[in-house]
Formats: sequence, structure tokens, C-alpha cells
Amino acid sequence: MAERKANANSTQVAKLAGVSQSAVSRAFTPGASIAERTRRKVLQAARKLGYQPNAIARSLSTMRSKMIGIVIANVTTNPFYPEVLDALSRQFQQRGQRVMLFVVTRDQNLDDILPQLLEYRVDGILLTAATLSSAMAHECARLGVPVTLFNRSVPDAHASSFCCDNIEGGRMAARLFMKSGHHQFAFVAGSHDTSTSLERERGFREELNQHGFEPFIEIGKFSYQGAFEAARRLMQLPKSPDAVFCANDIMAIGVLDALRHAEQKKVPEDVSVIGFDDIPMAAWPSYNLTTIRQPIERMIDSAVNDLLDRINQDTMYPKQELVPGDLVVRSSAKLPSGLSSGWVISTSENRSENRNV
Amino acid sequence: MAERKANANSTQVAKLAGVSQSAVSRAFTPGASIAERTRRKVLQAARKLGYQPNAIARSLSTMRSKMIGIVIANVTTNPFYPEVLDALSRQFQQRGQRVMLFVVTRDQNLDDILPQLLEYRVDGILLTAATLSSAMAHECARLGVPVTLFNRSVPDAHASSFCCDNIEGGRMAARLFMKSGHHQFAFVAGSHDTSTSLERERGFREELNQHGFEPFIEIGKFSYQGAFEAARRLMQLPKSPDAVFCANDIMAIGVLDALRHAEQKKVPEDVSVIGFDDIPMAAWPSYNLTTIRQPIERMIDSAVNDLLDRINQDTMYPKQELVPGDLVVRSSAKLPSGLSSGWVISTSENRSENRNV
DNA sequence: CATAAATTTGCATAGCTATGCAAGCAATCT
DNA sequence: AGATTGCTTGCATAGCTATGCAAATTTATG
Repeated sequence: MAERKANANSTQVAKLAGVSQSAVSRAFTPGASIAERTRRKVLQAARKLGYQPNAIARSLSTMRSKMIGIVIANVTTNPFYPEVLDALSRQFQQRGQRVMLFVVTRDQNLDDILPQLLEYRVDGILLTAATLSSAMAHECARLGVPVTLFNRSVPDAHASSFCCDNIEGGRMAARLFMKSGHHQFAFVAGSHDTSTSLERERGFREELNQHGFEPFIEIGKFSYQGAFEAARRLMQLPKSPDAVFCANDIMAIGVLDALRHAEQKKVPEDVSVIGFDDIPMAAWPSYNLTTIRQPIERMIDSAVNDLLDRINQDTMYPKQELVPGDLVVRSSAKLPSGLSSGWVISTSENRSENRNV
Repeated sequence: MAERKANANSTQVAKLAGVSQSAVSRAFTPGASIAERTRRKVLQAARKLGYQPNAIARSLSTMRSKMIGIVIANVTTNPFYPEVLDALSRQFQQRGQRVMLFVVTRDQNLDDILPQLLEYRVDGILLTAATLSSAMAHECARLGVPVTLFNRSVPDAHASSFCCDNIEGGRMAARLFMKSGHHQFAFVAGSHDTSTSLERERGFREELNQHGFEPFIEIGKFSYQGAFEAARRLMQLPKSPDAVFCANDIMAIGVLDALRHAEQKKVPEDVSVIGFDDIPMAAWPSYNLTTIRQPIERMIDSAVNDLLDRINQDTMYPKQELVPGDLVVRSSAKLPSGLSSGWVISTSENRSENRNV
């Protein structure tokens, strides 16, 4: 086993190539002022010594680490987040940024995590399924490190945020339920302190209220198991619901399994279920979940662009963006007349089409 | 928006505290030689200036980045890997290492990724669901950067590797099928160039061969969809199998869905299915999958310990470890007499117990 | 060919922390 | 008190690259 032999450095390469250390640096800096001939000499010497520029030293010198800190939660409990992480990581990588990752639990305090990112002088921070204390928001602002929230609305004007239009999503679910003649509604929340769950609940409830209905609420802890148990509690109610909207798909699936396997209910004949996210499993024939799709790719493109722009131009203000979701109609909810499974309904551009999902 | 105001540095803190820069450094280095009084003076000045040590500069100086490079694939297609990533990240974080993450696709060449990690002088590299070219293995060895493979057997003696005992796992599946009286066997492989799939196939086939059977083989591309289609192909065969072993759980679930929803087969009455991994979904009542459990936590503990040990003592040799899996009996495969659903059978310690899974 | 212009090069330094070494200091012992 | 020991402190430097500036070289122009 080799004993941590220090790699060659630019000075050694310079000596071998018969040039100055600066020339070596320039040979590895795209766009730097260096003659093609010199450049080739340098690269050849570098190859001979197995030289590779030291990104740590470069970061120190340029005051840019080329690293983005990503903080993510729920990565094992909700398949939506691996999806998000994959897309984020790919995007940043493609745009020349490395990713420093922190996987956190719901209860973990971010105020202990962010300092660890700041210590490494990350160029920007992206928080997914996590919120920012206002003290930390100020700290980041003070240091000029831009912060972007994904899927959390912003408590503070110092950070950008990119969310699906949760309120409108909730409304869409309510409208579909009502159109197909349901009368007893329920909402399975994730928790009562998360903007996504609160907003989806709010849209759902407001739309129902306008027609004189009021939903039951149960907490499903954002997990399959939690929602499974929530569904059982709902079915114990004297007037048990015939229409259940869940704050995300993984909980909707937990509800479906509880209804079918623990409560002997038929879906959608006895109870209709709608989820949120459109994770891949939602399309599996065992579930065929009607759901509100979050357009991950579009949301992530926007979030990544915004963050990188703010890193490169120090003057941009944070932005709050709301991306509309699409109602994907499958067969876990009763269909109103005129609709059939396989339709995708976009409120945004006011069109519907059969995309065969 | 603050314009990237450079953070205070140790010299400024030193001035304010009336001490030397070294003292500041020592105040932030656990175990360094510094008087408690001085230390407090320094910390107070640091707080006043919002000073935080610069990890980049520290890395340059100590020649240790305190970063581990993690490369992971299949993070969206197989729920096993988010599980792995979560555990790894948590472990490293707890032991004071940061994680630099690369999410790769199956077809991506690692030889382009590893140099990016080495550029940042990561202290160690952990590859999950990815293999190492021997050129790169040498390069890492030359630089003294230890490499550990998780869930891939090692092509080269320069890296450690931690795997489940795939061959024995395959054998267990074969034995269970044979004991409960099946006659036509099939294996749904992930691909033909991945050690996990090949080894599971080998154990399965060898055990069958010893009793005069030969399995059909189909490729499921390690994905739900790929396996769904593989199952349909298997059912077209003149003598279609009544026992299907899949190289992982997500494919087993694809097979189950295909059998039930596209082929009108009953599981396990018409066809038995066994998977590999024991992902959380395997326990859901819609699937109730009999499977070989990989003991993630134990495997990850070993892998992380080994990597950190090799980082700290430059003399250790890489290690290859094979961790035994457990057969988790649920209800996707017919039971031989004497076994009932809910049993976990560990070959390792030769005990079985009803853990009610 | 001479001069101006453009390109390339090297020098010197900044960026920030850790640490070996020697000097300073206080406490302990004889 | 004087000598010994052990703890603290500061000095100076290493770790590696990028870059402003001036000098040197090449190229273009008249």
C-alpha cells in the first residue's frame, strides 16, 4: 500500500517543462494567456509526473470552491427525493460544480449542519425538504453565500425558493373528488409544520369549503407506515370518508394498501384516493394512482439556474417561483363523466391531453 | 444582497484578541497546546467577528481534506441504494468526514469521475454499484487514496470490497424453491456484466444443477420495467416457469406485477417469486415478498470502518469481506412444510426465528 | 528594417491555516 | 534562592495555485 505519496505540484512540473510555475497554472486554466507550444510542453511534463492541479489550493486562491452544498431529507422514506437528488447532482456536475452532500433526518437541526458547509466555503447552498432558520439565513447572506430552497416556501426574503403550486394542487384534487360525486372527504397530512403539507391541505380545504364541505384530517408522518395507520383511523370514523387526498404519493400508497389489505375496501369503488408527486411507483399497475405531478425536471432546472446565476453575479436578488403541477388521472379515484384514465390535466396552460401514463 | 464579503481570518481574530495567529489556530484545534484563558479570549474575539476556520486552507495545510468521495448508481431505479446512501452519509458525517457525492448512470465511465475526486484530494473513495478500472485502481494506489467497493467484488487487489454472500444467497433461493416442490425455474438477471447478478445467478444455478435442474435466464436490466417485460417473455415459454428468482427486489416486484396484472397468474399458487435485498417495499402487503436480506447496516459499518482505518494508518492492506444474507420468508413463494411466513433464516449463525416481518 | 502593437512569460505575492522549534513563563522541587 | 520541569506562546515557514504587473518576445504594420 502506497504511503500517501504527495502528488507532484505545479513547481515540479514547471521545472521539468523548463517554464515557470505560472505557466503551468495557465496551461490548466481555460482562456489563460499562454502559447500553444508552451501549453503542450507543460501538459506533456504533467502527464509524465502524473500531475493534476490541486483543487483545494485553487479554491483557496480563487476564493471559489466550485462546490455546492446540498442538504436533503427523507431520502429513504419518499422515492420523490432520490429522484430530486439524482437530477440535482447530475445538473450541477454537468455545470462544473461538485456536490457536498448532507443527508439529514426530519428532526435534525440544520443550524448544526450549515456551519459545516460554510466552513468549506461552498459557493452556494441548496436545501431540499428542509427549512432555514432566520439566523442562518442572515449568516449566509452576510457571507454572500446564496441559498435556494427546493420544495419549501421561504420564511425569509434572503433565500430563493422553488415550489410546486401546492395550493392549486390541493384545489385540483378537491374539484376532481367533488365532480365525481363524493361526500365525505379526508386529508392525510404529512405533519403540521411543513409548508408543503400545509399548503396542499389549505388548497384542498378551501375548495371544499366553497361547496360547504369540511375534510377530516389525519397525520401520516410523510411515510408509508404512518399513512397506513392514518387510513385505519379514518375508517373507524362513524362517517368514514369516501375520498382521501394525501400530501404525497408514498402516503397515498400506504393508504391504498391499508384500505385494500386491512380494511377490505375497494378502491376506487368504496374509497377514492389521490396523491401528490407522481413518483414512478404511482404508475405501477398495483396502484395506478391518480395524483398531482410535480414537474421535477423543470423545477430543478429553474432552481439550479437561479443558484448558479446568483453565484456568478453578486447582485441578483433571490427569487420565489411557483411551478404549476399537473393532475394525472389514473384509476385510484372515481372518474367524473367525460374523463378517462390516462389523462393529464395541466391547469397552467389550460389544456388536457391523453399522454397515456 | 451581500457582495461576497470575505469572512474574517485568523489573523484578524488574533489582532482583536491580542494574540498571535498561531494561538487562534490552536484555539480551534482540539488537543492543541493552549491555555484555557487564551482560548476563551480567542473564541470571544472569533464570535465577535463571525469567524469560522477556513476548512479549505486547513485542508491545504494538513494535507487532509476530511472529505470522502462517494460514487453511487441506480439511485432512482432501486430503493436499495437510497438506503445505502443514507446510511453511508450518516456514518461518515458522524465520524467527522464530509461527503463529496457523484451520482452516475450505469453507462457512465468512472474513469472520468474519479479524477474529479482526486483533484479535490479526497481522503478516501467509496464506490457503490460501480466498478473500478485497473488503471484507476493503480492511480489511487499511487496517490495513497484508499478505495472501497460496496456491493461489487473486487477486480484488483488494490481496493477493499464489502459484499453480501451472493452465491450462498442464490443457493438459498434454489433450496427453498426445490423444497416446496417446484419444477421449472427461472432467473431474472440484472445484466450480464455485474458481479452481483452473476454471483446470485451462479449460486442459484449450481444448487439447481446438483439436483438435475437448469433455470431459464432472462435479463431485467435491474429495473421494475425491465423485469416486468422479462416476466412476460418467461410466461410465453412452452414450459413456463413456476419459480422465478430475481437478482433484486425491485425486479421481483416488477415480475409480481406482470404475473398478476398482465398474465393473470396467482402468486404463489401458480408461480413463486423470490427477490434479493429486502427493501422496505418487500414487506408491504401488496407484495409480501420472500427475499434474501442484505444486512445493510452491518455491511456499511464494516465498509466505513475499513475505509477510515486505512485513511488513518497508512500501512493497512485492503480487505475483502463477505457478509451472509438472511432468507426472509413471506408469501410470494410457496412454503415447504414446516415453514410459515414471517420467518427469517440466517445461514450464518444457523438459527431461525420468527421476527414477524 | 524600424516601430508599434499584441502576445507571452516570469516575478512576486496573496489567499489562510497548521506546526516545528526556540524562547518565555510559571510552577515545583531541593 | 536557584535549578528543573512543564506548559504556553510567537516566529517563521510550508502547503499549492492564481494573477496583477512589468519585462520580454513575437507578430504586424508602415
